[in-house]
Amino acid sequence: MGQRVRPTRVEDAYARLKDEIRTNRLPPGLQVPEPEIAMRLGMSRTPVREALIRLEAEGLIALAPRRGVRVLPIKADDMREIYEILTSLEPDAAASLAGSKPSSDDLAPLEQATSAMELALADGNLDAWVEADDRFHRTLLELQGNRRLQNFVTALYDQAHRARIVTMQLRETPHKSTKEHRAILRNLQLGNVEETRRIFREHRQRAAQELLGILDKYKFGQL
Amino acid sequence: MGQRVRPTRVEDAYARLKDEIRTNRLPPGLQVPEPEIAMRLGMSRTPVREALIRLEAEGLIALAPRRGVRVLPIKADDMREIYEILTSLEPDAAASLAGSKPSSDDLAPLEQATSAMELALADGNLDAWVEADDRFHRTLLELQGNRRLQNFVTALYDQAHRARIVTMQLRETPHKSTKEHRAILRNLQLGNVEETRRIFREHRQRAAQELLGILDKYKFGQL
DNA sequence: ACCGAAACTTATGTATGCATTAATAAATGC
DNA sequence: GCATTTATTAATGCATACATAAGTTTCGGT
Repeated sequence: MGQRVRPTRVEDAYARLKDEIRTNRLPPGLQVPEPEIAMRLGMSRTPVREALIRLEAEGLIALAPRRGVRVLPIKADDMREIYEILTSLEPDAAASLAGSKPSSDDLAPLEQATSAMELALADGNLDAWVEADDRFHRTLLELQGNRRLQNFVTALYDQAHRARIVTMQLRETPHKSTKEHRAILRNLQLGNVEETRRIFREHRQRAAQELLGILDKYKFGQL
Repeated sequence: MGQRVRPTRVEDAYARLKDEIRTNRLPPGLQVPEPEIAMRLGMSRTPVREALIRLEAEGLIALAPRRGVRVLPIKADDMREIYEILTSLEPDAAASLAGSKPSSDDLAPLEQATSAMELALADGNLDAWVEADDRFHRTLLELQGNRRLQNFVTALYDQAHRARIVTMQLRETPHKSTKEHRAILRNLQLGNVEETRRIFREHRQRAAQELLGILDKYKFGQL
């Protein structure tokens, strides 16, 4: 089955850099020359470059000629853009999934993710909560089936991830979000198209407002 | 102003290849090894490779290890995905633009594109019509302002472009589409948010049905 | 003729080299 | 001491080289 091919250096570089960026280990705004990255990853510039091009296409870095790779800062405006798109896409995706009358088995991974969110919330484990939340959204897209949609929205999640980490500690515990997830799941099970769309839309709008509120309040204007 | 920098070979390769793909001069399904492309473009493999990575990220080609670059075939399912997303995104984008109460000056380029469509239709010039239609949609996104949205939707247009060219000759003259554009423009001018969204959604849904109908009918299953 | 194995060819992944040119540091004039 | 100009350093864009491994052909055995 899985064409088990030896992972290439490009893939390795890509995965490692992406992870380091997502988790803010490579902090927003940082500028590093290619050779330094190559050295750090223990490979030549060639595969690093190819990985960087991919990361640029995904909106995680900017390749600034002569001044190296710049890890993109987290700007409120960017988050506005991202959430505007998510508010457009996700509710429709969820509605379309609801319309396809998914079985309980199909929805099982969503059920799991939702339970994990509730559990994490009860435990006060914010990291676990974020992970489960992320998983819920990604799984939903997988189930919906539109690959392009999935890839794009996933890229947006990745872009927003860093901001979410930073703001997570500054916001109130996400009771409401968790309940909304449960409500979305319930409506998916019932195949309730319009209600699913409505709740999801609300969910996203609220999330956006909350995130942006914090970014503005704490002046994360450019970091 | 425009930091007129000498265009790099990567950019050149990217632009040329993209154009050749968009216009079906590099036909869907074609497989070419990298060295051949490099030779044809008169440069080494390095810049070609970087361009290819970008094109892959945009969903125009697939890099199949050992068997070269494959120009992606035009599949009905892909078009379904693309139009599903466009149906989600564009109406909201248009609505958002309407809500921003754009001035007549702002909308001038849309007015031009619409007129060009009407003119092209009267002249029976389908190529010009497609060009103007494309311009309308791209301009609308520019005016709306969300860069990520713009880039993504633009990539989708590019992916769909080839199928549109092929099917253009097989469909009836696009009177209805042209009128819808005029109607959208009118509602944008009036700042009528909901009506703009509604018409645009209808516009996209109809366009999708038409395209898919032709693809199915003429069995463009995989080409 | 047909199947399989060995030899050969070619594409890819990656490293390395190098000219160009931007960024930075040093040096000069005011 | 400050603003320029010149020298130095270093990053990038690209070409080239090469080992590896996938395809392809040739060849031999049946």
